[in-house]
Amino acid sequence: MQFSKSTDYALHALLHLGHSDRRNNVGIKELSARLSVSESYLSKIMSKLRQDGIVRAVPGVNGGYELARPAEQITFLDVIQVIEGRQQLFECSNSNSQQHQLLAEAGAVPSEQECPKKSGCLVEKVMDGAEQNLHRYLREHTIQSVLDEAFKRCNHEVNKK
Amino acid sequence: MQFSKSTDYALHALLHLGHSDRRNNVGIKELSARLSVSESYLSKIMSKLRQDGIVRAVPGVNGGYELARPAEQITFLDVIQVIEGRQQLFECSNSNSQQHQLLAEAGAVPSEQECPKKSGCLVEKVMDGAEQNLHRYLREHTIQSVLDEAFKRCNHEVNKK
DNA sequence: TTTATTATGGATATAACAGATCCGTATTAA
DNA sequence: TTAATACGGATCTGTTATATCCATAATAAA
Repeated sequence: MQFSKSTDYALHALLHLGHSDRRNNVGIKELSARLSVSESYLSKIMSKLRQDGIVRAVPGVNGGYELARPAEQITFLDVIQVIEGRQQLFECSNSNSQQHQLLAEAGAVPSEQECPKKSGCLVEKVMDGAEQNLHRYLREHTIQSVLDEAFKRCNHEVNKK
Repeated sequence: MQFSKSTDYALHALLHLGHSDRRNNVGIKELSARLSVSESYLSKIMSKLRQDGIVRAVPGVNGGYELARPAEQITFLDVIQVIEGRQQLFECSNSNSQQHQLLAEAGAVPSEQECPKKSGCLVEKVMDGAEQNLHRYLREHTIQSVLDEAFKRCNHEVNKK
């Protein structure tokens, strides 16, 4: 289980846009050169980001891309969900099958009545917790927060000299 | 980005083993019927779990599988890492390329000196944080903790009647 | 010792997906 | 009008998840 390269490209492209937001409209040529990725492939990714309202695009001469909203309002979760999709991290393939009657027999309940196992798979419940946890973290990190971190590190380096 | 079905099967199989640990050696036949998966496919998964010391296997008549250690010592993380592998959640495909000199030019540092961007990709750093977060959570949940939860829920149900 | 049972591992098949490229079209600025 | 640029469809390739089949080894019971 891994994030795709596309997510990598998307995040780095957005960082570049966030960094050079003074002069608008960074072209696919510049972006792809910066990331060492082909223009055609990166443009697919940028299209997704545009369709989801993360960036704006302008065709034509001097066209290109810019962030559609402030960098502090673009979270890692936003980007990841656009690229990776929004399916949940884990889906029990088996929710209403015998497996989940695990407690209904074999002595789990000593009496003769069944345990109704209501409200779904407990494995899925744990995994959903993991997912919510992950999402909380990813919402706390934005394009801007990475840029800030980079500046901080850079200035620190400069000051040392 | 999603966990595979194999992880699903593995976790449910282990729950079944943990639940019926009184009589040892649950066979692949019983397991696969329980999970609605073919014997051949599930046996591959069980082999992985065995190679990693999660379960023990006995061939021959009345053979089968049992947990190799107490259910409270088998964490979700253990199982997931066996099945999904141990690659990190995110790898920057680009660590020593131009992208990471993002701050070294275009006015980020007004002076003429470069920012050395040392110690790797900041995107990766954020993602590594997410991964550690996730791992912490997955280590806190075990086969036993799910069984406990199931019993709790079941007893609660019984008491209501 | 023989036999039936059960796990193991190799080989293979298939479908889906990631990664990537090419090209024709539409849009815009100069 | 033209050149530059983004857009979207079609396609290709390699890898991986899912799954099955079969021959082999190990074990318990008869």
